[in-house]
Amino acid sequence: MNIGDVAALTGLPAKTIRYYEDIGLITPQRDTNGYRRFGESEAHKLGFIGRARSLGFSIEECRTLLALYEDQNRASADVKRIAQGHLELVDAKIAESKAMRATLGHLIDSCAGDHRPDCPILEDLALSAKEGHD
Amino acid sequence: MNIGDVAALTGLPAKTIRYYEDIGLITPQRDTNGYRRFGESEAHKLGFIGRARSLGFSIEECRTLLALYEDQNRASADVKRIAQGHLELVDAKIAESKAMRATLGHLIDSCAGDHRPDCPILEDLALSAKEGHD
DNA sequence: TCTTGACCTTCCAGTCAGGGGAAGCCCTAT
DNA sequence: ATAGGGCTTCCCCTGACTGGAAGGTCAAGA
Repeated sequence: MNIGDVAALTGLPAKTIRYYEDIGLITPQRDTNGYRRFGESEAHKLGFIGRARSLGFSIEECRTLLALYEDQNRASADVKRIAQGHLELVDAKIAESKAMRATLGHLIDSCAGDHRPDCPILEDLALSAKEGHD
Repeated sequence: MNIGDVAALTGLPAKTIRYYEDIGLITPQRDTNGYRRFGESEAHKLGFIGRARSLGFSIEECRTLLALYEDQNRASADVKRIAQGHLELVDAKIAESKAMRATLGHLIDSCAGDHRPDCPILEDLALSAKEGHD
């Protein structure tokens, strides 16, 4: 398989796959013409990485997860710990986003959105940090 | 006010303030010794930017919001449109994060987290995309 | 056989929003 | 006079790619 085939197979852009080779996540063979040659195993790894990335794991977490995946002597506790650490991060981000969303929602509701210049959104940004919202 | 004072006042790191000058968000005066000199107006702008950033607005959105803030002939509709666009983005991110969170939560729950190698998390990453989760 | 076009290669630069740190000036207190 | 802290510019680093240029390779069609 050439890079285009494995890109189509995994849904990852060819550029991304080259990048993953660059940083040592994968090490595809090379044909005599210099083209990367991907076998089952490399394609499988790329799928693994793609799915881990889509769950929000960082590249370094993906690297660790991949190593654990290939380590027959792993302890599932190690995998679980990584996943839990990531989960906490996701939860923190959700909480932060929700707080922003709430403030934004209130501000938007309070803004007339017409041709006049008066705007509670700008007023809040301008002199905030005194009275609490909500 | 020197940069350190306005940094303490606004809570923004001095590096960030210099960066904001670099990209033209603010244009502080200079003392004869080359130090940046911040007046009321610049400090106020920095507070504005800091609060807008904390609501997740991008730098470019901050630039536009700041311009609207200083335009006495603005229409609040313009402000509202920007805020609504940003709100949609935040909502999309929350939705995506929640989906990741749900999958992660299920996977973590199903993993024993002990010394044995068997791990549903790795199994899912390895051969996912066939059976639906949940 | 030649050419066209799709595919592949490397390398360089840019994204976003700053952060780290070096080298060197300035100001104040002791 | 000297020590320290603050200020300046400058350049590189981050994560995870993405875009584009310049050029090699391959299969199909005229």
